Amino acid sequence: MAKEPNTHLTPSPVRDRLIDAADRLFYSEGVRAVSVDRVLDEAEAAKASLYAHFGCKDQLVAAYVQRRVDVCRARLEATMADVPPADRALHLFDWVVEQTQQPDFRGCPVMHVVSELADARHPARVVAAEQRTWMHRQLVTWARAAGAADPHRVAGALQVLLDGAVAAAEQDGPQRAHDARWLAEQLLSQGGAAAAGRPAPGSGH
Amino acid sequence: MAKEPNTHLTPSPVRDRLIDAADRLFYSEGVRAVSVDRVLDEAEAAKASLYAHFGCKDQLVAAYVQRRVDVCRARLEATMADVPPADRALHLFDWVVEQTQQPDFRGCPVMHVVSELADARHPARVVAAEQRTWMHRQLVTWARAAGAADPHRVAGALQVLLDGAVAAAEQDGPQRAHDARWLAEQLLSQGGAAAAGRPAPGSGH
DNA sequence: ACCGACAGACAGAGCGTTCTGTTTGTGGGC
DNA sequence: GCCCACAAACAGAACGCTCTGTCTGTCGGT
Repeated sequence: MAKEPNTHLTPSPVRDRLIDAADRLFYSEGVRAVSVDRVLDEAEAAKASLYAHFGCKDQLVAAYVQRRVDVCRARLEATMADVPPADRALHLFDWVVEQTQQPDFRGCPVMHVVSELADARHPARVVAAEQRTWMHRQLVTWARAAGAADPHRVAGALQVLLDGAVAAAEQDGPQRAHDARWLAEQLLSQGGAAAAGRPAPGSGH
Repeated sequence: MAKEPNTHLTPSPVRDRLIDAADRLFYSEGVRAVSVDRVLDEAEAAKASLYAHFGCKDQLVAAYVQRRVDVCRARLEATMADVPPADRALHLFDWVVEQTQQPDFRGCPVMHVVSELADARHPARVVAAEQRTWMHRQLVTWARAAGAADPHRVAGALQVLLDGAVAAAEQDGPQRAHDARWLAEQLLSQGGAAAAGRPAPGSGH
């Protein structure tokens, strides 16, 4: 038989199928544009299964965002593992460039969900807000490790660059992500020194 | 979709009322979340009037985006009138800071529409694409006037900063717009000089 | 009389959700 | 092995509601 021990603790395969299908459809067409019937069709699952596992569509959307967030963090951790802490802030933008070059890149799923769901109390938006907080903490840490004079200000600027890189690359192509990386490099090479009104040491010529 | 709107007649007040109502509701709740019935209720107009003027909801959405674009350009021209060309790129971010501080600021309506409507051929997205092209041309012009060594690259970076400022300020507050302005100031004060002598990432794109 | 706006009923489709059954696989007594 | 209970996924009808878009008829101003 070679059957895996499917105890009552491990998630059922149908749940994964549903999230997989939801991920594909929601990301490529939007969460409001895709009906539960289409998700069921794509997942080859029964309606009762969806409602048994998620309760309602909103929770399915939240699960979709949660999985995107989890995958994003895992990939980030993987790509940062061999990078010295001081270089991680800049390396983030190398990673973003890479992401925007994927053929199925269509912008930031979290941002799209925020745009589509105006109510900030929606379960999917709660997940999105947590992800944003997490990312900002990462940026502060990396900015400090890179020697930024004012890590919080630099992290704020990096956040702007990150959001802008993904949003602009969605419209104009991966070149915008390169532009963002280039500017991030300038920002980090000076340690954000220009903020205090003093020119970066040794920058004169 | 794609019906012919009423063109050869003088604009009726009911048309303005409809766009006004659509503007308020679409911007604050999203175009897919608001039904035509709610627009009619808000506008105190009849359904027949809406379909006589716009043909279908998609065209109403396009008209909403078009009006946002027109107002945006008019305000930009007004605020730039007294600013020397060399200072306009940076002044853009002063203006963005101001916009993000408005109590009803809720992000970029054009970006929201792009997020909500996955089909790039949607009439509203055509308007959005035109606006994006126009804005990029402005950025190139202003970057050149500011003395940028590579106006196209600097304009690309400014585009990223602009998109990022609005998107990040929507989530985190106007501080992100300040962060963007600060970084834009650094970028422009150096004329994008840091690019010289350094192999630009992705320059072969 | 005509034109534009009005109010509102209407059709047809689609939506999220609940419900009723049926099928399938698993595992424990006998 | 065999039977039965049980859980879970299956198929799909049905419900109540909302959606876009059409259509009918009325009213007021020119």
